[in-house]
Amino acid sequence: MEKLTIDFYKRTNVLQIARELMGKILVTKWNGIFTSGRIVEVEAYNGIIDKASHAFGGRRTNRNEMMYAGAGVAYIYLCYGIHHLFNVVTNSTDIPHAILIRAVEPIAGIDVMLKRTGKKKLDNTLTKGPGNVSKALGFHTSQTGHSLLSKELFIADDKYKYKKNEIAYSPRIGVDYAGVDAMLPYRFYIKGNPFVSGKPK
DNA sequence: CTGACGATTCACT
DNA sequence: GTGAATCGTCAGC
Repeated sequence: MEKLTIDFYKRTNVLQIARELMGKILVTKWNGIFTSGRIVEVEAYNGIIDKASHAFGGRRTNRNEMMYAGAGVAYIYLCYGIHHLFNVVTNSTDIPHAILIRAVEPIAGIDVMLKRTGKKKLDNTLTKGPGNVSKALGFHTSQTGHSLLSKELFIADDKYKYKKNEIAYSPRIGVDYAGVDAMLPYRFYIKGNPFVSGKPK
C-alpha cells in the first residue's frame, strides 16, 4: 500500500495517468475520519486545447486557478449549485491538466459514507457518479488546492491491477457543449462494475 | 450589477 | 423519459 508520489502526477500525458489511476485507492482522512475507495471510473481533461475543460483557451479564473497550480493538488468546484466535483491536477505549473474522478468502489469507512450521504445501506448508488463520490468521501469546494501528498488526502497503490480487457473507454459524459471534443474517448471505466455511472451496456 | 447556465442527481410521470 | 433543485461563476453592460 504505497502512496503515489509527485512523480506519478507530474508526467505530461494526462490520458496515460488517467488510465493508470484505474484500480488505485483514493483516501480521505478529514479530521482523522478515514474513508477510501477503489477508482473505477475517470475522465481526462486535456489542457487548453480541450473545449470541455474549464481551462480551454488558457482561460484562467478564480475558480479554476488550482488547475494551473501544478501536479498533485485537488481541483474541486461546485456544479449545478449542488454538487462538489473532485479532480486530480497533473503535469506542471501553468499547464492545466486534470482528471475527474467519476466513481469509486467503497473500501473503508462505509458507515461514515452512509452517514454523509444520508443513505440507509450500502448499494451501488453510494459512490456512483462524481457528485456522489464527493459526498461520500467528504469533498468540499473549500478543499480545492489541497495536496494529494498530504495525510488527509492521497491516492495509494495496493498493487491490485485490473486486467487490460476489464478497462473500457468512451466519450465523456455531460460535455455535449464541447462540440467535436465531446466525442474524444477520454473516459475510462471498469466493464461491468456496478459503481460505474451512465447506463450499463 | 445582472442574467444565463453548468464536468449532476433524484423524484416523479 | 422529463424536469426541478440551487447557487457560485463569469461574461457583458
